[in-house]
Amino acid sequence: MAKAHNAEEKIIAAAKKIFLAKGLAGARMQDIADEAGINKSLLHYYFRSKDKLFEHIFTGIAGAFLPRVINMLESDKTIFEKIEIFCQEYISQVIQTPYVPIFILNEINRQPEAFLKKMFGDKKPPVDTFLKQLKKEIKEGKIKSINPVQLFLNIMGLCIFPFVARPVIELMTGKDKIQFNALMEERKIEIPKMIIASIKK
Amino acid sequence: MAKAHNAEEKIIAAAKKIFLAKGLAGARMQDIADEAGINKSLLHYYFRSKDKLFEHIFTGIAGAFLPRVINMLESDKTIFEKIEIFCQEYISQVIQTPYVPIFILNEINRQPEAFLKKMFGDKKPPVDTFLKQLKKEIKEGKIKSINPVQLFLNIMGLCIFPFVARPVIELMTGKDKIQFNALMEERKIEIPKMIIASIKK
DNA sequence: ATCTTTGTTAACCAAATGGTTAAATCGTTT
DNA sequence: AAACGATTTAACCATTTGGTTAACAAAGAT
Repeated sequence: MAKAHNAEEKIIAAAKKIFLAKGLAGARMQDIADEAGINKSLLHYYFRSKDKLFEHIFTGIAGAFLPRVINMLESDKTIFEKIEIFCQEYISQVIQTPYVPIFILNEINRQPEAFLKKMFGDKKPPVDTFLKQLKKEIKEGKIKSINPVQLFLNIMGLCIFPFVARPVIELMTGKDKIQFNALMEERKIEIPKMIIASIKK
Repeated sequence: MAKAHNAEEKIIAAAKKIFLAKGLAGARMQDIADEAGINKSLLHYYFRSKDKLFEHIFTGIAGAFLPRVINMLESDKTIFEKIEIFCQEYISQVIQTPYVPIFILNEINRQPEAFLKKMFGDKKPPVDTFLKQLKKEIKEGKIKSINPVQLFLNIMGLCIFPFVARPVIELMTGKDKIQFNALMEERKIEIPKMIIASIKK
């Protein structure tokens, strides 16, 4: 968020803003150049094409999310702790970058395979530790038998959805940005509670 | 889904398909004409511009969802029944039109005010009955005190999210369309269970 | 049969758009 | 200060794109 000074940084900041707001197809190279306050040719000087520029921006945005999540999943915390920390970390992050989720979801829908390759290379996402942990606790009777995919969908859905629906939520409830964020702060606590209650035995 | 015969129907079916797949900015009038097997000029003959055509398609898609939801909310069922029925109806619907949610969410993010106007005209969405019902049951001590907005976000998030993330879910879990739908069938039961458990006293 | 309205198409157009080129400017090295 | 590489810009280009026009065909109406 620091102000950009050299051209490349200015371009990246501008492209991020425009791509997040309008998506790949909706963004115009001229918009990005204007936003950056530089000549359109300079875009092509630093990044050869619109696709390359988008690629760069996307990688930056998507890459910022992953490491924290993965570290968390692979840590030696309990399942319950992991769920709590995940929701808190994730929502904290997204409050500061509320346009990111819909941006990512669009890319997921546009090019699912390419998306996965960009995110994880060729290896599977590193959820093995978490899955084993789940199975173990189920066997030990600590938590209910649950399909991990369903659990994953529940956590992600509860965390992400409000942000992709945010504009109407704000309009429908008459709540402004600050109040919306307060709602999300509540959710940092309530979502883990709800999830854990649903799997605890 | 019935095969279109006259030109207008063919156009609408084609436009629906292309807009759902590529969004407003990503769709090309030529794509739609090709998909419909007609000349591009005919698009402009029946619908004057791309925006008008999109508007028409969007209204059709969004409008198909609302009435069922509203009828349900305003019915004389109990809160618990309403939640159960809503999730079942909604997921059943979306299984058959899996691209609709991301399509709608994009429009929400593109033009929030216009979206609301299209959906509800100038009046507020008719959730009064449901809200009163909620307050009453809270007062009577039947359910926990809960912010209705949070409840709404929980229900919608759990129902909708899997569909907007569907492509990666299918890839990551190696599940095909059929298996994905089976997962969603499970959710018709599990989501209401979870929601109700979270508010029941 | 012919006139008229409606539906359909090919050809065309202007603006927008991603991208290129060549000249100019700036900073650094010699 | 001359030379050189890196950066920046204005002008340009080719293609794409939404949209128009005018001719043409189909189908009723008289």
